[in-house]
Amino acid sequence: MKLTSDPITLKDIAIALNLSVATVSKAVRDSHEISDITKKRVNDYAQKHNYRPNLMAQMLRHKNGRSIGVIIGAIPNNFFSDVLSGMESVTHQKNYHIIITQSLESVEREEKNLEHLTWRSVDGLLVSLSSETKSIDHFKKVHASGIPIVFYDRVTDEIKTHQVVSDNIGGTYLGTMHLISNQYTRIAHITSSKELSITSERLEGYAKALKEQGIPINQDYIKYCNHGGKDLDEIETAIDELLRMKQRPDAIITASDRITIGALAILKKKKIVIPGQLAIVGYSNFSAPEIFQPELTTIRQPAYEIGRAAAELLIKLIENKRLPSKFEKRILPTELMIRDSSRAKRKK
Amino acid sequence: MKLTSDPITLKDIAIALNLSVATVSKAVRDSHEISDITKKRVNDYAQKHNYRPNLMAQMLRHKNGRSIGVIIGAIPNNFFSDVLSGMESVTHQKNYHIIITQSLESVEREEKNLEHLTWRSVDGLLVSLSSETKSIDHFKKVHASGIPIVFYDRVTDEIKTHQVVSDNIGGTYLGTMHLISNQYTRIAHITSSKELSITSERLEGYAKALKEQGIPINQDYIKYCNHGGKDLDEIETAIDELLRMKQRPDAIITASDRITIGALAILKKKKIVIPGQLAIVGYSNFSAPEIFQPELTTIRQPAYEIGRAAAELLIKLIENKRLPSKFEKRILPTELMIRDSSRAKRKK
DNA sequence: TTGAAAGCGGTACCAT
DNA sequence: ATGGTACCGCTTTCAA
Repeated sequence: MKLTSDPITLKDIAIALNLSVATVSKAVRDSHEISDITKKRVNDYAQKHNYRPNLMAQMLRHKNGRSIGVIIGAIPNNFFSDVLSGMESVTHQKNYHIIITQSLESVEREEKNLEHLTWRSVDGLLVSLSSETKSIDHFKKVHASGIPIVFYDRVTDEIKTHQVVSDNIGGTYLGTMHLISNQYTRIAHITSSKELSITSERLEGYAKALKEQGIPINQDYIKYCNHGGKDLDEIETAIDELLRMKQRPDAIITASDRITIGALAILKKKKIVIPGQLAIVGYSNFSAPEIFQPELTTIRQPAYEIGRAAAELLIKLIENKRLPSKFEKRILPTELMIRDSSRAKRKK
Repeated sequence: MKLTSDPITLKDIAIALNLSVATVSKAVRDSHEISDITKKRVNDYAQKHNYRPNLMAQMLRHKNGRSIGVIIGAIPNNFFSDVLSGMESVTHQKNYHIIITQSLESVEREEKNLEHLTWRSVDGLLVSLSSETKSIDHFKKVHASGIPIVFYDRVTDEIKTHQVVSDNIGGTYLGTMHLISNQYTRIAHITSSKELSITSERLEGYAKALKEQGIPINQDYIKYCNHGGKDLDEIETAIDELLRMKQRPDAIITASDRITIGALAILKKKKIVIPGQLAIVGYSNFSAPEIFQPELTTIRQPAYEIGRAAAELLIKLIENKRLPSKFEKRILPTELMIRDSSRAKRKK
């Protein structure tokens, strides 16, 4: 009897039962070429001694580590943490695990993370591009080397693969239409960096609504945060510029959790009355936006479901050796939740 | 020249350079027993062909996978996501990676996660107990088998190892004292499940302040959420009971992000005026509590630093074969941020 | 200074 | 139905 509780191996079982390692290996995996009686002996013994196949040995053989690399902006961000939670729920169930890395909106970290993840020989990658990312050559290289990737949230068309996004066009369209129907006409948009897919999509929804309602688009009403609002200054500058305009906007649509919360804090500091002086509609995944001051009208993305869908598609890609004939772009619906911060301007 | 970009191995290098695998292995690791000239040849070749040692093979040999298992309550929780972010920052830098599992406050999941993580043969564990956890035998077993553990946030003394916590006693003490000095005397406390270390510590700070000020402790003012406020009902029940008392409390201290936010939402729904009818001081790690309605007085935990400290201690434990002579209980300071929700009762 | 060989824990092919 | 053996990629004696 051993004192240390070192994990037991196939060899241990083989010796104990006077069998060969090969036989034991097959028995534990319930191979048809092993007699029931032997299987039972082996499995009973394995059970009793708590045998667990050594993952690393298995990985070394098959090159499948059942692990998935994730690149996200930042963990402490309502949207991303919900996405992660969704991913975790499917990987957990399918016996994969996720290795999480944060880009913190920097290309440099994104590249380092990518390198780290490939070194870990992940079986696949779930990627949301950082706001700084312009060229995606580093991803192209990895993808070309045979590692499947699914892009979510901030995606790119330059690599042919699955994508999972929320209906950014629709979300912003609805938000803009809602503001217009509440008599707001000078609607500004504070958004992330120009390069991101989400930025142009959200812009598209915004432009579409304005155009439909015959409101001209004022480029000065559109403000980009090139670092996604990583620091408040970026947002504050945008707001200052908007407030200084002669034709000051009467409403703002903010394009991410961070920007939304940052903008609210800044406007509060500046004692701007919402929605009296300025209405707000913001993308946000905060769990209880009704406790904000004022109650916030939000565009909510199905973050958890995005995480789930992305993970499911990736695992499918990993487990089917044959490439799918067609790649999906899955668009999940956004939801406009109307609250006080965009209340109708004039009582009828 | 190969077409596929399969990773290159030691053997490939050995063949190309007409050396033995053993020599190449030593050369890439800069062993003293290899001549400089050979080292240069090998490393140049390795460099050029982008050689990366196969992690799984290394793991199989050493039993050190440079991976750390984390058990947390839930990723989408401000406190935990900040903790994770801190952990990630140190593991990233030390070339470890974290495997994250969520207990979702269930013992059952906690046990499954633990099993999963040991199967992944993590080198160590960072654990915060679930609110349901009463017995910690499953952790004892794993710890006894030689896997180092560092507990953070919700800790236990039943296993002798490092602990990292915030100053829960001090935080609640300060919060309570603050309320008392603002003329509140009937102070309630809505907290997590009885078994948790954080619960008893927070209670201790609360009791200490009351006692110091000569205010008797009313057990009916203390409400436990056995599932940590996982669903709002739990919190709503607690609040209902408090509001129904003849001697209704005039202030509440809420003991976690979830409970705090839940309580605010419920009180808002019930149209209870804060702090007029009820003052609130809440544990919270939300980034901008000043945009809550009303501005919330918070007790803020150094979540990021807790994550960092826990990860650092664990890695030390992993890398030093010898057990430390003494285990640390590191207590990080909490911070009381006074805002409107606990404004002084009577103007002087 | 270099290399042959054993082994980490499994898997899979081919005999028996 | 069972077992011998080679091998996955790397490390580590031990000889040469």
